Amino acid sequence: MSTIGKALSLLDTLSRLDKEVGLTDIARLCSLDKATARRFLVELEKHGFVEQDADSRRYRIGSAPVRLARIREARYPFLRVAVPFIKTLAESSAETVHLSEFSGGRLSTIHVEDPPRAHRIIVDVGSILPFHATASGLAFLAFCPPREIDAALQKPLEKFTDHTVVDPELIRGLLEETAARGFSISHQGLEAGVISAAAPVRAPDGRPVGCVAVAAPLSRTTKTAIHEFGAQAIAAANAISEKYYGSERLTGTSPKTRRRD
Amino acid sequence: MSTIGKALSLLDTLSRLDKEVGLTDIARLCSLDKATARRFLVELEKHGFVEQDADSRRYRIGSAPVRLARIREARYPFLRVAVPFIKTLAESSAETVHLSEFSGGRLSTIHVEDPPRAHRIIVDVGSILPFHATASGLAFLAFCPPREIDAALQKPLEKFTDHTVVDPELIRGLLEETAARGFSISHQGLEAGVISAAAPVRAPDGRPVGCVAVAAPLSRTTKTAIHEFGAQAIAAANAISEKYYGSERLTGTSPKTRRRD
DNA sequence: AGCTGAGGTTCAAATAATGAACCATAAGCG
DNA sequence: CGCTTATGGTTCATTATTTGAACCTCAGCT
Repeated sequence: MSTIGKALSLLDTLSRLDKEVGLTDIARLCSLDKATARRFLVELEKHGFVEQDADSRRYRIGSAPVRLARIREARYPFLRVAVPFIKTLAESSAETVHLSEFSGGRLSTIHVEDPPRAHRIIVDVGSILPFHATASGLAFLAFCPPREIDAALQKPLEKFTDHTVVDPELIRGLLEETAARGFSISHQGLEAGVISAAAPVRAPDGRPVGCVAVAAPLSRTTKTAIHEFGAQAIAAANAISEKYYGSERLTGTSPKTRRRD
Repeated sequence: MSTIGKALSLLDTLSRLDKEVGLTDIARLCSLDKATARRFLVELEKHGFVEQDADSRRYRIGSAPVRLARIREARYPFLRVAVPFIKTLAESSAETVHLSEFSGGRLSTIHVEDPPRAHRIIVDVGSILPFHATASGLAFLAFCPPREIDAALQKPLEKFTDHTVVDPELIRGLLEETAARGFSISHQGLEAGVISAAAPVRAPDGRPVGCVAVAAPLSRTTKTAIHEFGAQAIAAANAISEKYYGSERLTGTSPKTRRRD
């Protein structure tokens, strides 16, 4: 792997910890030599991507990404475009609606709207959504090129609940269903007692960039209701995509869909 | 320079352009070979730091920084902490108040509060504040270690208006004044007709991390008023620092102020 | 004192980055 | 149409950077 890749992986690892860590720890977590980790950290620090606490000497994410994110968001205000649709859906469905974005090989939650009622599903912003065990993950994968599906299913698949599907062939079945009807359903895949439906937000080239998902308590959710949520998620996802990518057509399969292969 | 540094500089360069650019352009702007620039871009793209438009093949900032920024902000919500103080100051001073943050070697505007009156100074979020020509820049530099002041003053100093001070020795004088009274004044340094006062927000180790600045039309601002703004900026900056860094002491010069030297 | 584990540094050896030259494609033009 | 000149993208021998075992230093602990 390139040096740049390793340094960015270190940054990624650092970002996934919930506390600041010391040099030795971060080196171990990244399987890097201490000296190497240190050089990376120094270099990343020079550019503001990490910060070292002056007292504890531990490292944390720096402020450079904040600046970059502001610029990116100023030009591509994905959240600002998407949030109103998520809000509307949370109101009309009266369930928790969350939006995820694919970044750095993972699908992570970038916004959550809680419905105006007490008994609801809690989803945290920033949480990572496993591809095989969440509605969002399935919805995302189902619209990916086959090669990426294969790659995702070759990795070890964690069994989060008794209901988590971990057999790659069964998952392929779910993905086909999802592709056919346009939305996915996760029946207690990540947490017991929770059912979700999700639809992908797709870029003009057809590639998914994230997902809209409705999560509801299993106890009060009928089969009809979850299908209705799925249909609403598709509508919201398409609306976001259309608004975000402007007048560019969502042309199913455009001549320039793929870059190389 | 290390490979990582070069790649991050490329990212920085890309972030400073107001439009997407092609491979040849970005290579030229970074003084890199085309092949090298391409490898960097591919590597950065793998990790979501840049994106390539599928049609135009041009590159732009990706979504990874957005994710990192969310994490950083979730743990260190600098803006959320600072904004209320900026708002209060904008109301009490009845002038535009802006907050800047040091990142990647530059001071950039991260928040602006407009006062509730028609005739006011406009400052854009995201704008870069030159060290020698703005109140924020001077306030920041004045509390930096001497080595960084030297470094900043060795670079070419652009003359933005007839009043911009570009003589390094005169600037050193301004910095001493600033350090002595705790806030800086910029008299039409960046734009004609504008006077500003700024104070640094400092980390517990004493290093400035950003600045609070009040910007007013020169025409209605007396010497007394600008000094009053300066004093209020100091108060706001210190309040932000105290709230952001928690109970840690702002100990003037702690034993561990510097990392090496 | 002596031990342990932290952060941080060194320098010969190993490896990855480099860039001139290359190809492919598209647009402009006589 | 063929030529020119852009663009994005790729190759591979050369070269410079990265690497990591061993090292140092400091703080806390026995």
